[in-house]
Amino acid sequence: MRRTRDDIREQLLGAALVEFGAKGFDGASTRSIAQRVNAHQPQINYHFASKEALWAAAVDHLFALLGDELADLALPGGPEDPARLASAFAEAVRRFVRFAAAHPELNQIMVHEATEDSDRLRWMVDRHVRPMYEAIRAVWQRLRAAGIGAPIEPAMAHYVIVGAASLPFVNAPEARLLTGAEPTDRAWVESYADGLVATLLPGASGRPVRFSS
Amino acid sequence: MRRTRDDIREQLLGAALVEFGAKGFDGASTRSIAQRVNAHQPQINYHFASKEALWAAAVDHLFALLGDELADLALPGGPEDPARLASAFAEAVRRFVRFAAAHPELNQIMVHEATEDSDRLRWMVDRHVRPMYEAIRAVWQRLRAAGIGAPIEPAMAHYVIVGAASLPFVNAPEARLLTGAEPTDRAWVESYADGLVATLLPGASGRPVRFSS
DNA sequence: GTCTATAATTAGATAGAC
DNA sequence: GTCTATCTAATTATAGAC
Repeated sequence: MRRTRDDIREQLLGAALVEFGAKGFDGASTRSIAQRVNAHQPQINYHFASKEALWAAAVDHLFALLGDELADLALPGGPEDPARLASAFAEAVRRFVRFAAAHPELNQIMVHEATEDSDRLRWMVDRHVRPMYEAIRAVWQRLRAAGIGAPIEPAMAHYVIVGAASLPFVNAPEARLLTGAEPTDRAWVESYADGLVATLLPGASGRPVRFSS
Repeated sequence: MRRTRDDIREQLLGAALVEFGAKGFDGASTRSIAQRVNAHQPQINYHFASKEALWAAAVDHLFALLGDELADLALPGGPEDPARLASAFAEAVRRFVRFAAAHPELNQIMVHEATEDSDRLRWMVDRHVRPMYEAIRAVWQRLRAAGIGAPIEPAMAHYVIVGAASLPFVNAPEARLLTGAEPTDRAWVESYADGLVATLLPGASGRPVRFSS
């Protein structure tokens, strides 16, 4: 039952995601990562050059998964019709929420790294985060102009959206204690996504919003 | 120029906030914390029982500061009149955003700890987070009933509010790289708070919101 | 009270047997 | 390719001099 080269690489990567997400780069130990898949610690340095290279591979893997999830929406150059742009954006937010619930490690790693400036942070921002930020900014600009988006500056919308969309999953262990519910349950995730979309896009049709004063 | 007992305790505490916020509990070292205020590492074990006790003292200190900031609002048992409740809530959100910008360490520590279940997390949730969660839920319930709050479930509002309100400050090093702006600048903070409040309370008067479709 | 010295653990990385 | 053994460095905590 010997594992192939690709098998063990993949297993180590999966274990690394979980450990880095839960404990951060410093808190995670290569020993724990290896033990998680019944491997020995030196195998990490064999299959990956270093702890840092393993971390980078894990981040690349997660962002590739997210990219796959959002690929067919092609938002930045998307539909001119504001209503159609809004529904495409709503769909993107829903998928982002679902992804954050299914793969909390991505946002966990982001939030762990970004509390302090470092080479790792700069690498991650330049390679992965900036494209997402610019895409959100561009789309939000058009949604605002169309009177559909909530009154948030385009340069700030990224943080409202990402912060709100990811926190209950980034901090799922806390959310379980606090709410008594399981935030990764399908119904919980969909309800959360519905609320977020309706809040971000009060001017969108489809989901009527009534305001009494 | 010998420091008094209280002086050095306070300085160690301040240094601990910054280190724990930036690196998390595991990533922070008691040596770095001590060096930051020109003290020696064993002084931490003298003035505090352990690294964990220092961490707990830092968390208590931060939540006390936040409590001071929000004390006079007395939201849960606040005004019956929905419009006045809304403006009190809006003020609470603004203060929370300002606090997150001025003391990012609180939300940094929360988000670092809550990625994994632990005794530290349970202690922090029971002692500090749950009262905040329950207060938000109770107020949000009334704001929803009055048609003022955005369509988010009361049990979920906490995560939308806290996630959105804190992320640009928790991840300020990233936000600097990404936006080119300084997210702790007064104008940036106020603009962010304005956007968040208007988004959360679309039914509130005072700040007219127009919807074109 | 403070500091030096050090104990006891644990980390990531490497060398070499097989 | 894999694993044992080990190296170097860094961690928290403690003991004891002053």
